[in-house]
Amino acid sequence: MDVDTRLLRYFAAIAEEGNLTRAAHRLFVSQPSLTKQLKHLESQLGVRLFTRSSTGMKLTEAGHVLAARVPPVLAGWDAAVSETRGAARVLRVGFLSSAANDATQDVVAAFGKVRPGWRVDLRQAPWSDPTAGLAAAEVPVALLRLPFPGEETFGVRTLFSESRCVALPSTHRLAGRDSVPFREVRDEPVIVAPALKGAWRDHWLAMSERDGREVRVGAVVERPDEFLSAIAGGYGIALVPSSASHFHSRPDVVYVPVTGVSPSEVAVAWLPDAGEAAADFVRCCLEVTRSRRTGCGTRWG
Amino acid sequence: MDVDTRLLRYFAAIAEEGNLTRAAHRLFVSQPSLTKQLKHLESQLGVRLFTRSSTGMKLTEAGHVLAARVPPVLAGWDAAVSETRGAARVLRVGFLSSAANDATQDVVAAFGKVRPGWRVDLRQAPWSDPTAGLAAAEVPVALLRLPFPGEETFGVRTLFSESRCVALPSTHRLAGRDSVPFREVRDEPVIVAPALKGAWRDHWLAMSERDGREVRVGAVVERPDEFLSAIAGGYGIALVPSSASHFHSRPDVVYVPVTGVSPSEVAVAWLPDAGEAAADFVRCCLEVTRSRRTGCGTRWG
DNA sequence: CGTCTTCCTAACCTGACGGCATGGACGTCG
DNA sequence: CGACGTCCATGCCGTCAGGTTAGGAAGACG
Repeated sequence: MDVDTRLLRYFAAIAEEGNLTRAAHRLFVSQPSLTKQLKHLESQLGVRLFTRSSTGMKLTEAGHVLAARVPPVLAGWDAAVSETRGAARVLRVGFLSSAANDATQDVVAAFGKVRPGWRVDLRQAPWSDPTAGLAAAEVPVALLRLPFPGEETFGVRTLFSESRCVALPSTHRLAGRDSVPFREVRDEPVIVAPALKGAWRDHWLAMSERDGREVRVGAVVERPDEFLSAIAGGYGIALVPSSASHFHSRPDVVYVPVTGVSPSEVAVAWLPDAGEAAADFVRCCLEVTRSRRTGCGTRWG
Repeated sequence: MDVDTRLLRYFAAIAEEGNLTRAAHRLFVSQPSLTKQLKHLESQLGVRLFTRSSTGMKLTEAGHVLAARVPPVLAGWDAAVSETRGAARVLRVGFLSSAANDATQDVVAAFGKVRPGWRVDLRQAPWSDPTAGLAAAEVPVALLRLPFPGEETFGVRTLFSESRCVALPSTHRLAGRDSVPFREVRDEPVIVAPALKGAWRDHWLAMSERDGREVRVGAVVERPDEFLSAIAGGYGIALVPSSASHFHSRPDVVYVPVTGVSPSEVAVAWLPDAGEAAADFVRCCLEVTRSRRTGCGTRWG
């Protein structure tokens, strides 16, 4: 019988949580989707795995059997993937476009010295995935920004902090300022990405600085160019890392440093069972950024 | 990293065959589909698994590693499924509508005596699947007709043979006959199902009796009612098991016994690792049919 | 040098999956 | 005892992945 291994991870999560809603939240999917997936699994097996009630889900006898057998299967598969990648001497590294920069090549070079013969396969993650492929285990290690959903389940090391700016249309009343306190812009509509959820959303909308005020959404965008156009068009503003002013400069968009919001952190994160090569890569990240910080004073971003 | 286990079986088949086309044939999918799936797997892994050439596919080093790890993973999953179903004391049995009949309930009753507390979950297979769910391992055991695709890879026991008829519109020139030699109808257009392929196709079109003559397809139908309408409408004729005359009788369709074609066999088939309960079911099938044949003379179908 | 084999690509279609909005059952609390 | 909260199920819809057929390039072979 064939199933997607994702479905097995869903089942394992539901079994652990004993609660569909909670499991859905943990897996970053909607609860109806989990309901459907689980029914699908049960129907394929022809076996009821949980008894449902308004107080939660409880494993049936057969469910217990499956719950005991699934984790080793998943572990076996994950190990197979990791060994295969190791045999190819390829380290795949996910990154958010906003988290990689000119230091990245130094990290790759350092890794090349530690692991001669290996190739680093840098994969830019789509905007919609703040985990840069880590959550789906498409990559064993990634360069990304904190906070991100599922942060607790991975190894994480912060590389450096970076202040934040507000992106404004060049015609905006605050466009000429050297710096702006966040409260002066917190009532403006904001541009958001569809995937902005949970702690990730709270961070980039600076929810903690809004005193519970409603967020007005000016536009929802999928890609960076849409994002910039939305800003330029006056549909709203957005918080971005300072380095965005380098990588996304446009005449009709200005970036003004913002005070009163926490800085954004760039980090390297890895899967629990990422393997030795990934650990080496993490070490290289830490060494390169330390020498940059303490050395010639060059700043990332 | 998440994949459908079907993809792993595809990979294993390609690795064994060393040839996409042959593997596609064995898996009953088209070769382009395999190409795409394999590329998908490689891209998810970020690793090239085969070197391609016009002479076939050859595993890379990394491919060998994966090929060694995948079978245990699949075996683990299959065992988990089988144990889970066993724990639920449910035996799921697939059947073709044309292969089950009034003896089936006797088999189920006999099984109930051998395995008290167990439930038999009879699942009618869609017309498009001559393996009745066996090939996809949706069921561990099935009642079906020989030949069927992939027959060699399963356990098979023939239960009984049944002569074949030709289904004709009641207005057909041969509709009144008591019996018809196959060569008298072999030039008529035939009604076929989309899934008619390979040996299954050869059997139901009686290819071996056509002396290499082209088959004219009168219509392609998805479901039994369409099939009957196509016959009644004069779009073509078709070979069917004699028992169809009971289960699909219609005033505008007649069934005439055909000579010169091999009989159709009803069989029980099971997965190699189907388990004890399935083995018991097979035994019950054999006992019930033997007693029916040698006993009171009642005929199946 | 044609022919066959083998794999890749393109275009199209269908079915499955995920999300949102909503409904129904059950337990809890004022 | 009624209102509310929690939890799971269902219906609808848009998107995407997987399948199929058709067509093409590259190498092996007689």
